[in-house]
Amino acid sequence: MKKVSLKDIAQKAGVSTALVSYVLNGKEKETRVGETIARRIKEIAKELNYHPNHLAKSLRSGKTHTFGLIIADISNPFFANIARVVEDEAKKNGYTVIIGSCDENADKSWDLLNVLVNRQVDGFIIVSCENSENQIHYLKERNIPFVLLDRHFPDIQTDFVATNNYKASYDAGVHLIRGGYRNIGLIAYKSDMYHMVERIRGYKHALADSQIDFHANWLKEVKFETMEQDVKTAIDEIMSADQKVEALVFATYGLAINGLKYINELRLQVPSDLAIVSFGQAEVFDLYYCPITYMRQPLEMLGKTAVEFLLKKMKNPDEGMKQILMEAKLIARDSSMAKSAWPAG
Amino acid sequence: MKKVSLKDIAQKAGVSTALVSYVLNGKEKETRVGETIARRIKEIAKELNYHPNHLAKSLRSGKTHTFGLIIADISNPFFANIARVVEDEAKKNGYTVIIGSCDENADKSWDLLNVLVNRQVDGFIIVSCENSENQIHYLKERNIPFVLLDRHFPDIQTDFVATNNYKASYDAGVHLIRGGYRNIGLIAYKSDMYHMVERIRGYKHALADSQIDFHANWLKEVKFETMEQDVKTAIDEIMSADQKVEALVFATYGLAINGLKYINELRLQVPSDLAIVSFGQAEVFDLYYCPITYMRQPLEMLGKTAVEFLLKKMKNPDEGMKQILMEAKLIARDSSMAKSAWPAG
DNA sequence: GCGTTTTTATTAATCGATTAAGCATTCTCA
DNA sequence: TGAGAATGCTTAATCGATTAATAAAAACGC
Repeated sequence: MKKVSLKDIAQKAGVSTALVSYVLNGKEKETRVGETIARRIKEIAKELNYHPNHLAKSLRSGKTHTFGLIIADISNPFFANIARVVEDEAKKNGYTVIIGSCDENADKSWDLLNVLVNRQVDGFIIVSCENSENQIHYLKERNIPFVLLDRHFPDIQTDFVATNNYKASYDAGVHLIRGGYRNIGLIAYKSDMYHMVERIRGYKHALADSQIDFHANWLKEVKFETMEQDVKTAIDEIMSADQKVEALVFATYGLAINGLKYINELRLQVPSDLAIVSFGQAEVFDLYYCPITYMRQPLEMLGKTAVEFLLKKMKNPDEGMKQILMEAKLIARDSSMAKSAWPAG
Repeated sequence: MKKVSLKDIAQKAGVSTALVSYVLNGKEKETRVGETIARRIKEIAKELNYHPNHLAKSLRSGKTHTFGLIIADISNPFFANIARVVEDEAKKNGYTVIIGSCDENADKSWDLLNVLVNRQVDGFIIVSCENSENQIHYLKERNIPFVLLDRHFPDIQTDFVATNNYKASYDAGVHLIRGGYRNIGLIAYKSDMYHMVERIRGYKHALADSQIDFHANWLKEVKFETMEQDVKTAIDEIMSADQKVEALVFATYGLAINGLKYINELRLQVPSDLAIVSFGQAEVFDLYYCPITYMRQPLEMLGKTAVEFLLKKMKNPDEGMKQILMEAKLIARDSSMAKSAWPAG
């Protein structure tokens, strides 16, 4: 009933634990273990259903073959899916992932980081939240390998894997403009995070490049914590402004969900009353009565590459920084249909 | 840069590691450590930013303060949310959770179980998949504490926390019948799992209790692996049968998503062409043009109770089995609107 | 002052596995 | 035949923390 250890096998075979360890680790050749006894040891191991104690292994080797994945918001299906990709990819490489969500809260993120560091994880993949720069510096100081995913800090030299948010947002804007929309709004988070800044910048540039004057009240920045109410207010304002908006970009999945709910409440028709393009991705976008155009981020590639970078970093910490920006792809659906294609009515 | 251990502190303080251990574990009183040196040790610990090595602690104590959560399908938001609840609740109790998804595959589930057992997790919360009874027996034999969540095996004596699926399904049926629907279909998984069997049983009883003759082609059992295609076929058949169906119950979230997509393709109007009630819960149900009626399971309570049971089990393995069935609540929306309330047209 | 507590701190075994170093044998070949 | 090589296995230190057993020093009693 109690656990079987090397010692138990050694005892039963009448040899030292060293021999058992050598054999079970496939080092019989290098360490010249007798063939007969090697076979016997393997037999006994199987017979006793031996499984090595990873704690002991890890303590000795300093490697846990585990890494931490700290995610800004696991209730966002985009991140949930990324988590899945990361987990699968890690498993393929013999690693276990411990996932934690900090819910966009830097303090929670600190706690998670500490718990995981104390559990001796070998490295981190992190989707950073606002005001968590200190945590990145901490990891750098302690020489703990990590890769930033989806969000990064331009002022800190780190490995990262992210989307080209400027480009994605620019493309979203251009797409709507080409569809004949000119008064275009953007609902984003109020945040200093670079990815959000870039999404706003891309949107503005798209307008500017088409000689559309940007109106300050087309851009609404809402707080994550009070998103539900703020989004309603934002839409109210945006729809009643002097330069009433005819198309709207949601900068994240969460904003889109809340926005679409309210748009339904208001009985606004998409796209005739309001065209929509959103970031994020989820089944909701397919199932909405008017399927939602969205920027598809290369989820699979993002996750896989992050794991790849991390594994490389752990193997060779002194190699140069690996940084990559991937392109998002606009998936055009009815919610942003060109005005010219609108059904009569 | 390298990690700070008890020994480092001991050296700096000029004492043995034992003293340091006592002090940092708050056992200064019982072990009568001198006040002066105790204070000094704490100072040095803080100064060196000491954090204990949990591997070493665990190896010694045999407790990792970690448990495994094996989930049948993490891409199902119902389970994703449960995972979140479990994680939060565990954290409150000082436990870390390692989550794994087996994607309804018993082999994968075995792998996960083994990985986690070898990592010496203290216990398991498991959403079982089909044909994984042997795994449950294995845990029982090895005396590893566990609690089954959401799904259980009536033939195996275990702790479990689940929903009363019979009742939920019965209620769904009755709700539709009261709304004036009589030809009612059910799309479920082809599975021997008890929760699915119960959902089918409840549905049939609801019909029977209202003197509605059950037609075999109202019930479609599809395979998880080929769900997308199977659901389409099922809906085609169900809508063209002799006794064409006018209302449909989806036994899971995944089935609902696929079903609704196809219903959109077919341009069927909900609820006039087809009324809907679904299990599972997600934002999609709110955002659908005709909000979907669903059975709300007590997600929060399920997760919390599972953790509670597990902690109790770990503390006191010999206490009796804890088993609980919780009630789901029908959330009525437009998708199952009573026929009498249909807008004219 | 000498034996007895009380107080305070140390020693060393332990958890389970790894691995460098060392000790016997047996083998090889000049 | 005997020095050196090859073979086969054991010893013991190590990872970092815990803790029972024990020792040393100080305080106390008479």
